[in-house]
Amino acid sequence: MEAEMLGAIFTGLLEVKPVFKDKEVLRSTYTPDHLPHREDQIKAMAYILVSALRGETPSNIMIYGKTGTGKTACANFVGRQLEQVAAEQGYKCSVVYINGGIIDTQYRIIAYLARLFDKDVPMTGWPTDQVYAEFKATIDENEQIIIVILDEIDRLVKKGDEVLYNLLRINSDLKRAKISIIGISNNLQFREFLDPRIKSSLGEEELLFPPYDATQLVDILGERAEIGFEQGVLGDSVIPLCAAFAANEHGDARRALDLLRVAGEIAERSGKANVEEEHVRQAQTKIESDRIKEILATLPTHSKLVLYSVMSTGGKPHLTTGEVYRAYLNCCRATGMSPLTQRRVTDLISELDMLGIISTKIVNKGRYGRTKEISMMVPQNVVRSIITSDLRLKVLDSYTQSRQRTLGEEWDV
DNA sequence: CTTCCACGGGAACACTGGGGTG
DNA sequence: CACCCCAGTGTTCCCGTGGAAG
Repeated sequence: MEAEMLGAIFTGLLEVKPVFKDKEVLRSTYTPDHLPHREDQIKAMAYILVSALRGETPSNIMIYGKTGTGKTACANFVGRQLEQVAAEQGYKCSVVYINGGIIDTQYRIIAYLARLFDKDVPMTGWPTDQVYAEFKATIDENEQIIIVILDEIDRLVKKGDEVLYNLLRINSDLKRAKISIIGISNNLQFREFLDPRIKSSLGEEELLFPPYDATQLVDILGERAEIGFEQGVLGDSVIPLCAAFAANEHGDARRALDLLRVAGEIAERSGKANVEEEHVRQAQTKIESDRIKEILATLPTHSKLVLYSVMSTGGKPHLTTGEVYRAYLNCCRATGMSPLTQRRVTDLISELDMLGIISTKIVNKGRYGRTKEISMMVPQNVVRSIITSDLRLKVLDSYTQSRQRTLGEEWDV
């Protein structure tokens, strides 16, 4: 009896006609077998990389383009094909993908590479030179070509371009193996920051991935929807609307896919058999608010405190750093945390700005110095609820309330 | 021309989690 | 075991700099 009832909650759900056939295809991490509107770039890459199939080292490639323009997908796609053909022809050629946003230090990259070629290297502890030496020795045992795809290379370089420099000149130390690099950058001004030596060698070949326009996005979504959704569940205007939203934001295919997938999820959860325009609109707001909640929840404690301080000063639109810092000191006292220096807090403020949670503008107020004007970019209630759900910061809740009671009294520093 | 506030670069330091060596 | 080396991260300390109000 009870088991039946328990079963019933699932059978009830199973009776709802599924919306998705294969949700994986609708994720932006999935590499499809066909990439519409990127034929030119793929051909260009193939043309450069084909020398690997003749046993020569291909030129290094730099790929530029904003997020969601298919850079990663194309590079992986071409890489996979190259590996396959090389294997058929009896060449040893491996394509390695590294995301510079995740593996982001010199040591970790080389250690990761070494481990891929079955060389045991500890996570930490060794001098970097030693890891280099071991890695070089290992790969040089075989005649082979290694192509390293370095995604988000701009993030990597921010922490020092030594890695790139070392990787680029590694070939001169190698007898049998050769390494060639495909760098992928979201930032079009990336090359300006580079050391000229690196620039010339890394940018032997450059490819530009322009943003997709709305009609191209429709094609992309169409192909994926074909595999990802059950037949006939998508309303006619769903795909064009997703495409239009994403096209408005620099033609981001990742965004378009997210919209489509989340719209599907929303429809499914509300028990609808079809996905309609309204679900896309809901998806649009859901994605944005999820993103912000996620960012807020994972903020380090002191960043949360700084953000709270910005908010607690009463939503004045043009706060200065000094005011925020004073409020921050009070918050620290209320929570019993030891405060950071103002220097550090300005950095935290800049980080919050970068994340789009607050917006800042540097202004010169003449006689009254130079500062940042700071204002909130997200609703206060969201911030308050998430920040006070952090155990260590719970006291702030009652703190602001008591502060409001005594509003008007000066805050002592 | 001076003055003011904080920006933001850079060096130095502390600390962590992991080596290897005697 | 003790001891020192290494990379990496977060922080503090120091300081030159900007530019309009006064």
